[in-house]
Amino acid sequence: MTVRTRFAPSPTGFLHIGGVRTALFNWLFARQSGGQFVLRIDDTDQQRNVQQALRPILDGFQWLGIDWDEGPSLDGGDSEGPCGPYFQSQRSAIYQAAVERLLQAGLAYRDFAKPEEIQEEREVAQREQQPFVYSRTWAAETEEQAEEFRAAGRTSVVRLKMFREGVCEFRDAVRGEMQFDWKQEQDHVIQRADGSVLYHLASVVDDYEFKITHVIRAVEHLSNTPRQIFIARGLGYALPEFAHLPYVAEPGGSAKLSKRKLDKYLKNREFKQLFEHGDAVLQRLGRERNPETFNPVLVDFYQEVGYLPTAVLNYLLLLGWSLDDKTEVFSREAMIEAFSLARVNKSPASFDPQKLAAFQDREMRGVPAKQKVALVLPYLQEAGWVSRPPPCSTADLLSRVLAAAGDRIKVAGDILDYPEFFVQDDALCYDERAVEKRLRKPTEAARLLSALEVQLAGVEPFDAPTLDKLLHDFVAEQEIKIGQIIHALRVAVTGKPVGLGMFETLEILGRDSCLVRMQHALQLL
RNA sequence: GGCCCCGUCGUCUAGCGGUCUAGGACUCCGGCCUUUCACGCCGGCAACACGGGUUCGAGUCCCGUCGGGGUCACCA
Repeated sequence: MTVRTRFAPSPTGFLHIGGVRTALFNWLFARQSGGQFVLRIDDTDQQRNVQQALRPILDGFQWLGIDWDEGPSLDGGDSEGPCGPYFQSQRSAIYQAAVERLLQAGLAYRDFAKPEEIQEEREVAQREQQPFVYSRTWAAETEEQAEEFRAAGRTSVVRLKMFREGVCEFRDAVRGEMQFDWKQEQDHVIQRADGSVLYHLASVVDDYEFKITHVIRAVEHLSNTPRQIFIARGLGYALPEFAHLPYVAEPGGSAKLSKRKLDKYLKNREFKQLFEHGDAVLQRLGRERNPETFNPVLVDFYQEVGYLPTAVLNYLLLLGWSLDDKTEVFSREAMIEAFSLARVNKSPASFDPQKLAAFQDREMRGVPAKQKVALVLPYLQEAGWVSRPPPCSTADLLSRVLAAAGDRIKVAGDILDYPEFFVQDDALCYDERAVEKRLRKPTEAARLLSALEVQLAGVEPFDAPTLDKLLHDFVAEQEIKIGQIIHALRVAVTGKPVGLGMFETLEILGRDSCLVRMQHALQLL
């Protein structure tokens, strides 16, 4: 039997980081055993814009390299695969048949209660501190009864006729043997009066129809499992294996990570740093921040500011799973090879922005120079610092800047921290505080800069080693400390107090730019 | 509140009765390197929630307490 797993996003427009982790585990498990990973769209409750709401989710998966064998097409349109359609909204006939069978088997009944009647019973139970058990007062046992209710103007939903004694036992690949009392289960509604069907029914039917062998999902579904087993058994289905993953917890806390609590997380120092780093990239781009999606709880965030998908994946992999006591770097292939459900943790893991950053750092260091150029280019273009298509000089300039930058570029968008290499000399911005501190305040700065300028004009070749030597000779000659000239020089040619290595910077800018900029800086004084 | 789950450094984790005076990683704190920044290098702080058992021996097994969380829809 070939392994088949699934991820069933509901088209909300958001791809939650916890959801990605669930999808990742499903994907890994399928890939590892040469099975299939299916994407099914849970849109039983959605009405409009499914395609549009699906787009960011599919985009996210594509960006991360989590590919699906069956499911909607890349643009969120019609589904592809032998078990389709993969949109639940298009599968009503199949669900209807399942509901009929449950009804016929006496495992479900038509209930003609009004919502407020149910509500009342529920409140009574609550007041008496008892679990709510529906009286089945309005349950139609026969067609005659149903007619009576209908004649009285009532409409019906279909409810499961749950067992009221005994236990439901099943094995969970992460948690071991599970037991739930049937009597805790309510007579869940599986079909509404309008004929639309509810999640649990659809989910169980589809898992069967899609031949899903392993249901790997968030632990929130653990307590839903008995009712799903009830449905599956009632329909004569063989049960899939279950694996309930712990949820991803909020930074520094133990509650479930939620995209709606951004304001709260922003009070966490590390999380705030993560957010502001991304925000800085956006500001440099001049791009409007979409408050709905620009949120580190959603993958859009990482894609937008230039994280590496492999870093995000590797970090997520280790959130609730580990191979051993030391291995933590996994390539895509290595994670597929190493993953196992048995080593998934039972307890929730909290989202740690700093650890994510560490993975991103490490991953970024491993990116080959050429690829890094490609990573960074779109940001420069969007900022308007490089034209489209890029002039042929760009690749060379970029690889030199990138080489000099080393690991200062943490995410692709960080390239925007170095406008000095991309703007025209006369368009360079000077940091006012830096000018004050390094040029105006030290009385000798202007004199030293002028003297150095003369030497720079004549030095050959204009490259980092030569400039390094020149500057050190200059320092000896002037009997100053190197700090007295180098900071002033940096501000003069880059406009900023911090930057890449001084000599590499000079070399990349080239003699002409350096001299023009020094001139300009001297005029500021 | 009912039911269920979880509980090792701040965080992610290793640990499946003795090799644990508890290991690794991130963070943090010192120091080195250094023209800034970012790296790098060296060193350091830091945990078995608590209480009872079982056992020659418990982080590891059992029970209880406490703590945290999930779930209780005509949402998914």
